[in-house]
Amino acid sequence: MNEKKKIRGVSKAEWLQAAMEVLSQKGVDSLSVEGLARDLGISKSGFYWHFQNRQDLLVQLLDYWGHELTEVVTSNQQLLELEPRQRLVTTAEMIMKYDLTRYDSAFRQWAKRDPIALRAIKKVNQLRLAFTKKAMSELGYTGDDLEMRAMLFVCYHTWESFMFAEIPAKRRRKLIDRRIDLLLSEQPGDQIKTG
Amino acid sequence: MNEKKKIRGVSKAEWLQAAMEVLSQKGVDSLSVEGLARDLGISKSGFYWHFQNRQDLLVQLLDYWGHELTEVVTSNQQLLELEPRQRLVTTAEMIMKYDLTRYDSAFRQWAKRDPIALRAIKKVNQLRLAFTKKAMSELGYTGDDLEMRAMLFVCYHTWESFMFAEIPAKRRRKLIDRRIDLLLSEQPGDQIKTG
DNA sequence: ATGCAACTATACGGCGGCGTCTAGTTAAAT
DNA sequence: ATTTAACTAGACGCCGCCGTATAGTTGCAT
Repeated sequence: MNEKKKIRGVSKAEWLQAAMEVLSQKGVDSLSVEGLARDLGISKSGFYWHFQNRQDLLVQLLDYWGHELTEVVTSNQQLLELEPRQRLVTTAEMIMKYDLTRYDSAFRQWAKRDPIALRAIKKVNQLRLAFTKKAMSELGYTGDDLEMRAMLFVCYHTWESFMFAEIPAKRRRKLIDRRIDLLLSEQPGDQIKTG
Repeated sequence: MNEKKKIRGVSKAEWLQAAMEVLSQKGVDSLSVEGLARDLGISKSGFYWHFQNRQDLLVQLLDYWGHELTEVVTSNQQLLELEPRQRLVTTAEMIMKYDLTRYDSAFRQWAKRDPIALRAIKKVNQLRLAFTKKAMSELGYTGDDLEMRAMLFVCYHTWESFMFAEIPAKRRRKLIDRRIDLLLSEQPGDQIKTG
């Protein structure tokens, strides 16, 4: 409540916070140390007290992203206890509600040029795919069919808000159930769905 | 007026070509006039003979993208004559074969900060969605169901190669048919599919 | 042969970001 | 009361990029 506590300086967390904001709104290349300092209304000298350099900041944000915005879902115990179908619906709702993919575009762009970012991206992809495949395999999907459905789910939900930003969240939320129904529908031919 | 007389030096087309290469590999912010000149092995002075400035170049690339890589599909007469299902399969194959989405990531990133790019993106989205919805509506899909399926198709195919670059094209190609089957399957509940 | 279109190199001024350095300030811990 | 941790301002030199300016070069058309 009372923020007189902050008599002294800008903390590391505040630099990270400001950086995340820029990252989600403008992308990596718009993220400059001096720009951040301007946003915070101070000089940049403090930055180098907290971080070795710009890259160091980015790596820390990357860690935060992989951990707080991905594992928080894929390792969420409550979520894992839900029925597979409801689990995927709830995941889709959470992604939307908490805007969990807001850094994806920036980090994936960065990964085009930086192997560190690339490794993190691959890990996140892997976590999301594994999470999705687990739910779907519990419903009986296997092999290529499982793979295809999981890729469709993960890819779509990673990019939806970036891709269709002009479509109101309300409208998009309305389509979630229908989409999961489709993604969990049986194939005409050979698929066996237990349940 | 006549621009086909490329006897000597680096033509406008070569600048555009080099720029497209950088754009698809590294993104907008890595695209510099001096960098391009270095790649071409000449000084940058010729650039300003062909283009007013860097922005001018980007806008021309944007035009090229919307026209050559999107309308070439969405307005392709041969494609439109195919059966709706085959049309979508062929579209997916073309996107993969010609890597038609290789600039998407760069331009969409750029659109975060530039209204000119944003307008172009919206138009491209619109073209792709309309194309997809047309095919799907010919199969009898309507309303929210149509919308949801088209969004899924367009979003997935826009980002697949960027998202799953580590998965070999061969493997991804194998899943196309299966995916279209799913996207064109009936819903358990209320959907009527003609044909 | 001469002019022009289509380029080319080189040089310059300005900007903005990076990372370093010096020299403070202040709250809390001892 | 002194020290220390956690900052802060401001200046510096170094880059890389932008766009402009100046002064060529060369092949084709007349």
